Amino acid sequence: MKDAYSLIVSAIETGVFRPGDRLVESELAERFGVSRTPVREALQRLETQSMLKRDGRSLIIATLDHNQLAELYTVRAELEALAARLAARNASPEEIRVLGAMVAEDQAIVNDPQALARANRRFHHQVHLASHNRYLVQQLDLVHRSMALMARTTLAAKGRGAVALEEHQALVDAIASGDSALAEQSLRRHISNAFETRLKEEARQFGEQPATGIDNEL
Amino acid sequence: MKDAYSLIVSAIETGVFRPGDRLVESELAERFGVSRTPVREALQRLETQSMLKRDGRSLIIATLDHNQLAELYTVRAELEALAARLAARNASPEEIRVLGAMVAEDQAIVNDPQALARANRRFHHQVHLASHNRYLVQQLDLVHRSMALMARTTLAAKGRGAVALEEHQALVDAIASGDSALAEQSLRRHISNAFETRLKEEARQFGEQPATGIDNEL
DNA sequence: CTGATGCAGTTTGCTTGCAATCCGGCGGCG
DNA sequence: CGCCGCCGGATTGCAAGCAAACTGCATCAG
Repeated sequence: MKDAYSLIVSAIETGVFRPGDRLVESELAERFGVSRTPVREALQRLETQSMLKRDGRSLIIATLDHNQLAELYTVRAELEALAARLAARNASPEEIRVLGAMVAEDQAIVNDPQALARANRRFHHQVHLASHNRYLVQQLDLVHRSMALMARTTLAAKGRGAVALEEHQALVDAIASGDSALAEQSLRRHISNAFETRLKEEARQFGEQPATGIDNEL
Repeated sequence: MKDAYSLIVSAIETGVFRPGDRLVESELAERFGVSRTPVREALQRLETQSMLKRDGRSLIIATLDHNQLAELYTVRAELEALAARLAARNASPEEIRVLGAMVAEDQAIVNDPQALARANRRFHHQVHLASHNRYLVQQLDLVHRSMALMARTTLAAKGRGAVALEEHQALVDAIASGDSALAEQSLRRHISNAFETRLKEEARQFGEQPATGIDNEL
């Protein structure tokens, strides 16, 4: 049995709880078979990571409107760019080989968006680690946790998976060559494309979603 | 009476608890006149902000060694630079006037390092807000909280206060003129000087500190 | 004399129960 | 007819107590 924190996080990540939902301590406690205290602690931790936000006295799952999305991508681009630059300078040969291997392996699952999304998270995390800056790793963790609030992965978009892997490969090559400017440029382009894809997906689905309860209140 | 969280934070910030100290729930509970539950919650929140870290089963106040210091300043420089750039683009005239006023007022306390340190934090926070990016504000909050673990402020160094205010003024001017490149450059120089000052102070005091219990174990 | 083992004290993690607060509906009054 | 205030349920915040885990010490066996 895992702890309340991980249980709640994965419930959010798998979409059991959705942005805007209200989380009631006693409900969660019963659902997970623990008492309210560990649930409370988990909720407060999630609140400080701003996956939850207060609504009056109770907690709801944070929602991302268009502006927040843009702000989040801005911060993410900057931090990831820094990570790429540092990784190009600091990554050890072993780390570089691991990154290369990850890209190669991911070719096999290029048509499974769910698996690819997980692999994608692992890949980026590995890049973060290669920066050898633990604060950067921590901050990027936070950013990615907020990104988990976005329902769909952009990797489900037609053709995006293959392109994303090419971009990953380019990044690994840049890191391997120790060219920090190229690594940064490569990563910025990757993030930028991801954002663009997300905006397109968002636009494509405009109006066709049934009540999600979060952004169609009129 | 404030809540346990703020009480603990200010105890750390004022140096009542020092890096490396072990925090025992029951002690804190008694000291603050509350039960262990709110203390626990506060401690866990501080842990997720990495002001505390686990040492075995219990929590100690996080320490910053030289490497961590460098890593922290690296991340900070990047995020603050982004904030400066965005502030130059997005700050409203009112916000700019407030920033100018803050610098002007701070001239009066240039010789009171404690007050100046507080004013400095307020000033930077105001710059962050002027970026109009709430994720950036949040991330920079985190960075500054980790910086609170450093005992002394660099503003106590001889002459640093006055120079720092000049740098603040330069930043405000750049933001006011809407020149994002200049604002970024100006802020990077400011951070860089602060870091340099800190390293000098650190070097100056090498060997003269009695057992702090954290970095002189032999 | 050294190392292992068990015991006691300390501290954390969790449960349970209680008090305070907030939200919604309902009735009274203007 | 509408607005205000009150009451009941629901939910959070806090407190106290209990069980389990770890630490350090002492004792005993080899």
